Amino acid sequence: MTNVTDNAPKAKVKRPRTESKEVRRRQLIDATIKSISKHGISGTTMTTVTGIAGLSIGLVNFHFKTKDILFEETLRFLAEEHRDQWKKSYDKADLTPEAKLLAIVDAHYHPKIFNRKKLAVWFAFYGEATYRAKYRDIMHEIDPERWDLSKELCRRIIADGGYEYTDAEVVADTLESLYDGSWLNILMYPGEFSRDDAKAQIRTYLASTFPKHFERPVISEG
Amino acid sequence: MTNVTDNAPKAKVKRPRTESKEVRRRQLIDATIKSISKHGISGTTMTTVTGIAGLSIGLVNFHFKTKDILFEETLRFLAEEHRDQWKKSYDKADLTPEAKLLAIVDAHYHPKIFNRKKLAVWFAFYGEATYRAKYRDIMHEIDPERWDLSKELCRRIIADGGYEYTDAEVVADTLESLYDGSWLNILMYPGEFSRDDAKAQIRTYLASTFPKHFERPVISEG
Amino acid sequence: MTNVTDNAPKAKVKRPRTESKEVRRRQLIDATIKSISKHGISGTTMTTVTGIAGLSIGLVNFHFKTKDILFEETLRFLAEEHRDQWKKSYDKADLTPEAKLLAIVDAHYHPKIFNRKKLAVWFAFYGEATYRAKYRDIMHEIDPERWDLSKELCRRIIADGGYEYTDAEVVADTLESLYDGSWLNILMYPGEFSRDDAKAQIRTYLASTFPKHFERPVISEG
Amino acid sequence: MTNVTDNAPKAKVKRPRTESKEVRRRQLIDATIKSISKHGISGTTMTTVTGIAGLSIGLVNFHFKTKDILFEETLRFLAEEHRDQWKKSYDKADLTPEAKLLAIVDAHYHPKIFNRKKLAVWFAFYGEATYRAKYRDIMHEIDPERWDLSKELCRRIIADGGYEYTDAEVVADTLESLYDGSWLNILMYPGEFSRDDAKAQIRTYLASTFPKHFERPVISEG
DNA sequence: AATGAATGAGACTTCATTCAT
DNA sequence: CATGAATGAAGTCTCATTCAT
Repeated sequence: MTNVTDNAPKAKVKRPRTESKEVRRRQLIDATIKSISKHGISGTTMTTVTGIAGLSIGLVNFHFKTKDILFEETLRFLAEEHRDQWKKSYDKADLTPEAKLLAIVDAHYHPKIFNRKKLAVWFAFYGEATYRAKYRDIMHEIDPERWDLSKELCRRIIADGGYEYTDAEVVADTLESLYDGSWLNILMYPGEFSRDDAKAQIRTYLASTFPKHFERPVISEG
Repeated sequence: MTNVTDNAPKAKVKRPRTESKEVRRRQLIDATIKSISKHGISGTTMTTVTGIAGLSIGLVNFHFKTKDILFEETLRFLAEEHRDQWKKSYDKADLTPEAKLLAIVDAHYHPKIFNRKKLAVWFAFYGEATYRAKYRDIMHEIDPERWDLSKELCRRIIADGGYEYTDAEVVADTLESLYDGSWLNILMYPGEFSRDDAKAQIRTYLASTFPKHFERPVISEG
Repeated sequence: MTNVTDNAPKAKVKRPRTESKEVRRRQLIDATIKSISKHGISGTTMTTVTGIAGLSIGLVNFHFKTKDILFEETLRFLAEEHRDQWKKSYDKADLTPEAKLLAIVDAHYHPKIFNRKKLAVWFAFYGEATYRAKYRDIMHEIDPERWDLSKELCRRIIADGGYEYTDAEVVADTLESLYDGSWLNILMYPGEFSRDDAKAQIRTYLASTFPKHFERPVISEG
Repeated sequence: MTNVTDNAPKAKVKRPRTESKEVRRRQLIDATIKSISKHGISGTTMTTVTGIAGLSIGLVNFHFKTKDILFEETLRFLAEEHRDQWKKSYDKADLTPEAKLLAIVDAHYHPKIFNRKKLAVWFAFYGEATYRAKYRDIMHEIDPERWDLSKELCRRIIADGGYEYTDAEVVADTLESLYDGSWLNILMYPGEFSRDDAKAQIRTYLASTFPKHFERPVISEG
């Protein structure tokens, strides 16, 4: 009789267990994001992470072999989330290059990507010399195309609008700088600089660069 | 005659000692910058710093009470260096607002300020949640005026050029974003993005925003 | 039958763990007592304590958050042990006030309480300015009644014996002084002053103060 | 001329310098007493001592070779001060043994000896295992006779009064215990137990032990 | 005599990782 | 799968002592 009872759960449990593997990993990555955003990388320990996740310390070693791997997987998660976001926006956008470009731009400011908690994590990794190489590797692996795609879209817009003195590469690079710079400003001066300010900033830049394709936004009085 | 000066022993003995105190502090701050740029904040220990400085561990606690204070003083040093740089450029510049603005812009890319070693330190502090508040405090204390000054210069350029649809605050904010974003790109992609690329980026932006005041730079083939 | 009991695994597994936690704490407190009695408070380090306990250094911080807390818990342990001792003696004693008082007196000289190792710890805490306040707090918390009880017993003995010129408070205070003073003498002059000398001292004092209630002890030739 | 000026002070200074040697030593010992009474032995560092004395760290190494020697000399100073005190009182007292004994007793409670600052230092040394041996050595060297003298005086009082059941050694030992015990109570419970309480305690003890020689003190209502 | 910057051993504490249960 | 006690390396900081001035 005991055998019957013992076997029943095992059979049942098997699926949930494998499923829970992903759930647990995700739970720990979420906790890592929360911890890094709150305590920084230096202040994030296995204890802060497992404390937030409500799990035991031993478990993190089971799902991620080491702390370094946990951090790496966290970075990878964010990178994948970002890529999924811009790809989805890109696919849904109209077929014009300007619509496609704007889809990529706006994906950077989607609330799922662009919130203080996650920005804090991105910049934590940027700031740590040891993680910068890892960051580049992961980006290269997960999202090698976004930058090239932006450049290509700019090229087509330039051709279409006859902006003869405008260099597609410079515009694409400037957009990248603006993403990161505005992210940083949001992170550093939360009350003073908002998501909408950032979006207006980019649109204003696009309007003055490609006046035939983008409209100058109306600046609300701060 | 030199003997006469040498015979004032008090002045001689006293100077070297106080001087050496400042020399030591500076030596330790330099070592801290080197260490953070190489190992990150997490990887920077009293041992890495004193190792680089060629001094004993105990000395840090003698000149700076704690590691936190050493870090704070390092940040303060960089902030002061930056402020001194743009102020000097600003004073030397022509009187036109566009010359003054360009002086401020270019100070951000001066080799003394804008090199991988120091950028690494700036972003290390940006990245650590615990230091962000400290960063704001120090900036507020040391360099409270630069941003406002930029805004004011933009305002005068706008008035002068009749750029009626252009908002001075947006331009000033965009410049800030571009500084930080281009800094980050230099830091992350050293071979691919150079100081000159960054300066061209900013100049291109200014030229398309204030076409009557700034010239579009000639982009060299990368 | 034992098997039946053994088959309740939860009870078995759970107990040992929590139990082991208490066992470890006690083990570390014992080692602290040994270390303080041998090396003093200044000479007691996490290394001496864990060395004596045969445990790793990190474990102290696991069971007691800091060294200060370890010391505080050690003091608390001694205070509780002393209280338990005199309460047990007091309860077992005859109902007469003189028997009760003698029970309290003798509890001070019980081998479990009154041995060089533990005396050394008491005096270590007395001697450190930083611990004196902590000592008072702990005593107030754990053993607030002994002194008052002694005073009350003296009062009843005085009333019973008609010792009209004798002040209960002075006697109780004198007893306290004699406990501590004799403790100190034992500690300082181990070969010359023994537990029996101390007990004889107190009994002689009681006999000359309350001659109708206490007998003068026979002094053996030292 | 410079020679004259230079030589004048030297000749003059010579005496003051040797004198100042003792002054400096005393200054440092006083500072040590203050520091130990305030911070305990663990909390007393060369810095706290020289800070209180208003002297430089290097100086303590000049006058006392090491910290241990400074502490030893501090203990020796207190022991000598105590001896000088009771000897002076003893010499000035009447010739009767009871007057002589009371002189020794009261010397223990002289304000110069018996104040919280100095008590704290005595007990600091009692408490530290490492200093107990040193304490015994110093006492043996400086003050070997007080205890024997007390015993002899008790013997003469006993003979004189015919206190046939009273043992001189027990009384002398009890007095020692009472000194130390009352000292400790003053140290631990400053507001509740005073110098006068301690003196009354001892006199009450002497009155009940030697009723023909000592008068019972009048206890004031606390 | 006197100063105080410099040294470095050693203290406390933290924390990633392991492993018995 | 999961727990959490245990380990010990490594970090920060303190402080007695030295020594050039």
